[in-house]
Amino acid sequence: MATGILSDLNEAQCEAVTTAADVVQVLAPPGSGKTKTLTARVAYLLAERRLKPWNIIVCTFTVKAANEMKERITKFVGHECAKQLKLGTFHSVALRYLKQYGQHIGLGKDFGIADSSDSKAIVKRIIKKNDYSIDAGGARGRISTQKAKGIDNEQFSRKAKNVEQQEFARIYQEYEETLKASNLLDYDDLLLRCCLLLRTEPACVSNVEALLIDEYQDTNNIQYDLMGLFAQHRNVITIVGDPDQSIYGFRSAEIKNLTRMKQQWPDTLTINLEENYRSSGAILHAAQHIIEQDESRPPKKLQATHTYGQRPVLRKLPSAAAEADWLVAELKRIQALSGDLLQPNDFAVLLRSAALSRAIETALGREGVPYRMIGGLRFFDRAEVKLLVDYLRVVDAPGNNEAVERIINVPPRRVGEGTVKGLHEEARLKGVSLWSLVLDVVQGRCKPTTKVTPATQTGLAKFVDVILSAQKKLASVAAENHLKRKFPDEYEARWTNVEELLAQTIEASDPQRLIAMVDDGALPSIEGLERRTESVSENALSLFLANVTLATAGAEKTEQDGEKAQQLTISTIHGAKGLEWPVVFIPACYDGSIPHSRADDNDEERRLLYVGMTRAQALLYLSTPLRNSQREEASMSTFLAQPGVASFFEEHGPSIAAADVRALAKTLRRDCPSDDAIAESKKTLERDEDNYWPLTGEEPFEERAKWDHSKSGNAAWSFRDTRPVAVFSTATVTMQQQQEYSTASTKTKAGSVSAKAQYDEILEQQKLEKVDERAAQVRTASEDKPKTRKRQIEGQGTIASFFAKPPGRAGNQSMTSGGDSLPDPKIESAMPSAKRTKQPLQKLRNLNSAPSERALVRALPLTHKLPSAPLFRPPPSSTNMLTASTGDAYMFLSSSPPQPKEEPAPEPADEMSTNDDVRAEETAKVKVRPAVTFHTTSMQIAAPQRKTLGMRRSLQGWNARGGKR
DNA sequence: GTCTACGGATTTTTT
DNA sequence: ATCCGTAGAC
Repeated sequence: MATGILSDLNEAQCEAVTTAADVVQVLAPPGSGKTKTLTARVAYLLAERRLKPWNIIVCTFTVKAANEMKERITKFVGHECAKQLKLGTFHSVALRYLKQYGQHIGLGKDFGIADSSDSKAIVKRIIKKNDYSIDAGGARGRISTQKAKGIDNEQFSRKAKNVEQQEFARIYQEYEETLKASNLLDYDDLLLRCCLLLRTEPACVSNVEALLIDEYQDTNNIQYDLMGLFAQHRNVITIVGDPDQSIYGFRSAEIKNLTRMKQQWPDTLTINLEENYRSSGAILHAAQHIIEQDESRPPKKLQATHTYGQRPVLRKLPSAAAEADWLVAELKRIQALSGDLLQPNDFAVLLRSAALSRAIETALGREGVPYRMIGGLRFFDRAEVKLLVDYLRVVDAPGNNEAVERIINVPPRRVGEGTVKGLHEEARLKGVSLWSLVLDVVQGRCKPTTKVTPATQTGLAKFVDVILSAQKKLASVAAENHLKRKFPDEYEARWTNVEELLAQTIEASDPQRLIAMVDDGALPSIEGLERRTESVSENALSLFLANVTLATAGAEKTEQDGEKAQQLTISTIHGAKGLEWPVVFIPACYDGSIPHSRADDNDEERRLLYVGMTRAQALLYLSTPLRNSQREEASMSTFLAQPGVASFFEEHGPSIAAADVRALAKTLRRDCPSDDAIAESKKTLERDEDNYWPLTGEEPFEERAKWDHSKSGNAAWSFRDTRPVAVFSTATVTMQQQQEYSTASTKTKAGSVSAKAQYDEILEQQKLEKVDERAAQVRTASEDKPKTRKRQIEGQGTIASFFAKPPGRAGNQSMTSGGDSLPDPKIESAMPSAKRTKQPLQKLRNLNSAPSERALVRALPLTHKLPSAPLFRPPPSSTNMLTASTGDAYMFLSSSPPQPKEEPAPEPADEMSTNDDVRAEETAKVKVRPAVTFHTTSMQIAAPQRKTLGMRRSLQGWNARGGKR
């Protein structure tokens, strides 16, 4: 029943799914249903072509994408079938082959994987030891680049010309030697060795009937080779990609691989998807305009399917802190004006670099907006988890020098840097591992040339002791004690993570579970080809660790009852690829940030901005502070400062009327809240227009007045930066951490039953129905491209109609909130600057959708020290907490509580000051539960649930929100 | 003197 | 989370 698979697809998508062509390129711009098409094709190949799942390889680029792909395919064909697919990132698929067939290229089965911190540590040590002058990070990057090009250290050193290159060649060589000595493969090696394996032993992939690749534009040369090798027997390949979204050039991605593929397989069928199902016309127009600044880019069609909607916003703010304040204010304003149609889950803040999140996090923390950070820190990078994993690694394979080095002094054992470096060097010279040298020293078999003080000696002995006993017990008691001491405040939270990991480890050592795991990853046996048979119990830990290293899925916070907690997402733009949100903010759009000052390809930076912009469904905000975080002058990103760009944007956030909410609801395919509900939530707002900050990017009047009086420019700045930022930084960091520790817990119940039924149905129908897919017309859409370089995007109609739309927008500012380039002094003086200067602390609170009774109760026993604890009011007794009747109502404590207002748009002066007073009073009364506590609570709640981590999580975590349709 | 521990500022993007 | 500078312990 092709209908089940095809029912939801447009013509081009259908063709891509059903085509009989062997090699297919699907070029799919943002929001055109790329993933949907690819998953449907997989389902189609299974159902219609009767391919066996275990003979299909699906490669994605990120873990996240792999998870999502798997989830979606599962919906089509059921869990049983989906799990047999060879689906994963290039790296994880390569790993499977190496684990299984590595012996054919002389690879032992007990190799470990060097993650980026391992690699970095190795390079750094080499540089330090030899006193080289090359920057460690740069050298590591270069090694990776060379490897991605397939140039090994010998080839490189042969053609190394100048001194600098020779120096690098030696680093490269020594790096390789170190990896070998520790029996480690780095990320690039996984791919390289897999290529080698498949070349020397093509039989490994003789079963492969089809290969599908997502985000193809991100493949590098090695991955390209791997593609050919995976598919070498049948040459059935489907790739999906978009050159405009190529943002991994820094990792040696080659857009050229698209044309290269066409050359290698001349019969390649190219299908262009052209309809965008995600964004409003206005957003598409703007994004398209930006991407078309790249003259070298071939023009492309992109058709909007939604209404024109609200034009995106391009805003200037005086500073990063002001930008963050404005952003949060807009978030709250939009949420309220939409009658809570939009919830925190619907908002995302996308950043060029993770470091830019500081100011945003501070503001969110202050205003009590819950958030999660993705792309920045990953679960297995968190200190406590990493520590444990390193212990386990050492227990598992003490030859891993990097891991030994990291934990040897982790509960401080008076074994410092100097000693470790000395011992390591000594071990290297002797040709033994660091661990065995230490072992010899401790057990008196060898006297080190490195100076070891008595204290250090005992420290080493303790360490050896721990590992030896742990090797027997496979548990890490020392780590627990250390955590207790080092993080007394967050001990509980951290330990819960550790427990989770341990539980997972134990689970992993459970034979049944393990068999399932090995089974999952196992490749089908091929006649006449030897593959490693795993002694299950033997490999429990190492298998687990290999999976851990590659599994970097982010955790999604989950509420007690299984519903997703409402939280805003902060992500890097890179981390946001493939995702979408109703409302997207992209702050810090200034030169130096985007395009980044260290980037060497501005076109890629532009594409990055394009990717960010096209994540938005309904509302898009770009903004820039006029001063960056170092308070240097910053100017608008060149991409946005080009002539003509401004006409695609508003200068301030949209006024949202009831009609707009309805349009919004339609775009998002949601039910529209009633007018009453909208009116009600609107009352919570202090101001319903984006008119506090001047459009010019200057400080609001009130703030400027302050500077004028406080003379020196410096004092003026410190004024702004000391209060909320300094006061809150500790608190918000804690909050952030707490959030990061929250663990995703519930495993997807994704009705494997019904999905299975669905699969069966597909098979059933397929017998009944005789579909002749040959009839599907083969149409190369690429042929009909227009030759003009004009804008192709046609939102609702043409460019002309677009320009006709809101009259006079381009030139003159005559919008709702009128000429507020300079704020009306009357308004501003009534405007509470007090809002931020007075009682800032009361504002730190967690508004995470009104905590349930249970949540609060559970929060109580916890004893986390709050950095600013004394300043908080005692916990609530009878709460005035705006305990919004509507369970998930969002609270705006910084604005006035609902109160009767006659006018929808209140005349400022009087009413404002009244509100102000009331609010201040209210604020003082409101009993506040600090953010920290609740987040911890959610963590505690999460813990007892089913433990799901590592492998398991890696396969199905990240139920990427935004049910991209 | 040497080495370790701790506090304070700063950070491109990722397998 | 990483890098650097300083204070304190051997």
